[in-house]
Amino acid sequence: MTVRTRFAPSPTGYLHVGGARTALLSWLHARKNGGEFVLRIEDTDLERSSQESVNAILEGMSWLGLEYDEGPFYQTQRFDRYKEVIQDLFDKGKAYHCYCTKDELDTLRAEQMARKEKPRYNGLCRKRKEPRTGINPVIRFRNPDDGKVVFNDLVRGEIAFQNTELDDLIIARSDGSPTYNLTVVVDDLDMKINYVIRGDDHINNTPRQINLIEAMGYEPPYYAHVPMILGSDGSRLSKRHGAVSVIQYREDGFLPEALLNYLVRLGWSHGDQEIFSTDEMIELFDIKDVNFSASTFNTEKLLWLNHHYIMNGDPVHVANQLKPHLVRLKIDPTQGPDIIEVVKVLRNRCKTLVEMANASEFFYREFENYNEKAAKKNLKLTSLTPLAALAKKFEDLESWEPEALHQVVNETAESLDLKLGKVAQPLRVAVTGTSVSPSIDVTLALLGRDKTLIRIDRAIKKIESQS
RNA sequence: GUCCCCAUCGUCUAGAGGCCUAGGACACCGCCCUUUCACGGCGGUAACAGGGGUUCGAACCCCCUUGGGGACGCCA
Repeated sequence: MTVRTRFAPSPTGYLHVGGARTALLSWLHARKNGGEFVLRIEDTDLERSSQESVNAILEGMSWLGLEYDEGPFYQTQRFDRYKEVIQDLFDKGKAYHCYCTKDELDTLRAEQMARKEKPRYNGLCRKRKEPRTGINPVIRFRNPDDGKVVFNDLVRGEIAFQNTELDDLIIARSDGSPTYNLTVVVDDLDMKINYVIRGDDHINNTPRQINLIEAMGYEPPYYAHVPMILGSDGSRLSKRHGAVSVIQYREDGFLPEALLNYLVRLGWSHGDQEIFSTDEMIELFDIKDVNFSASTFNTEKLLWLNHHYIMNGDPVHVANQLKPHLVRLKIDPTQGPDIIEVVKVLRNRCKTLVEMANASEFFYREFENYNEKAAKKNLKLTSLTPLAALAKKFEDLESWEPEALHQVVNETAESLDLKLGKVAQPLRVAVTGTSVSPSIDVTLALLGRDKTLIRIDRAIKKIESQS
């Protein structure tokens, strides 16, 4: 039978990294087994769902390359189907009207809590014969009273719940709209999802859903509950822990392959291997190898992976990913060297594309100010002689290549009897505005002769003006 | 509170009874390389939550304790 998995987010916000990881594992399981991956938007909560969120989720998935084979399906477009199932359950006596008011339920809950019991509906309306006037009833599923629900979770093994722990859950609200546990079950059945891979916060919903499925006369799918991602303080990862939106990581200069690699290694491993291409993930992944315990999100390691992919990725690809960040800084890439060449000289020293965009700025336009500390240390009277000497040699240097430039710097230091640092550093500050840059020879080679001479001149004038 | 789940360095993890003096990676700290910052190389600090069993032998199996997380909605 074809493996079919799904990702079923509710569009009440951005795609966050926890959701992205669940989606990734579900996607991997489908790809690994030559199956199909379905995207379903669970938008039955009209109040909180928005098209904006749907778009953000689609954008995030597309950026990560988690392409789906079917969907997106929208639950709001399937209300007729849910009503049909609810009616059927009702007709068969497996569901009933409940006229209890919210206030009554609140007091019931409060009483149960006070008695240190687990709050659950007491089934009062199971026996009710007559409707209560003035109240639109909800419909509740008649959960089995005894026995237990056992399922074999693909990552955790056997999990069992006593039916006495469960209560009669609401499957239709008083306005007739269906609720989560019903819609999931109906959709997974209709969409022939046979592997439900989701966060382990859903473990508690599983026995209820299995009971519903059985009441409808079907077999439950396989379940795999994957551990959640925690924030640095050990609680469920959320906004207060920092960036959690997938798109935010794109904005912050991360490569999608880095995020994907980070996410797959959270709770899953293959020996000591740290770096996985998408193809390797698909080849090596097995849902049974996913760990049981929750793991803590660690930005440092993500940064390391991002750096790895920036450093070792195809410079053309990295350059393409860098472009939007240049645009954001209003840098015009036609006003300087080829971006690909800039990537090649900067990739060792940038952990994010944002850093890289910032570091590349001086190639494309005149910097506004010198870094204060750098200028104070390197642009002083004693720097005048070496800078002037360099400018003179650069003017009629035949080859504007790293080797020749390197030689000029060395010779200048030698002839003036200065340490290399006394020559190279002032030069670096003069052309880049800072004391940090790639090797001075490749920097100059990329920058070009004209900009180099103009900037040395500018530095000399600055030194003269302050003395 | 009740139920469910979980438990190896600070973090991600390897480990499926003897291969463990517990391995790797991130981070951190040294040293080397170096005209800056990086990259790279070498080295270091650092963990089986506690207690009982089972066994010739336990990080690994069982039980209890403790700790953490999740669920308990006319949210999903």
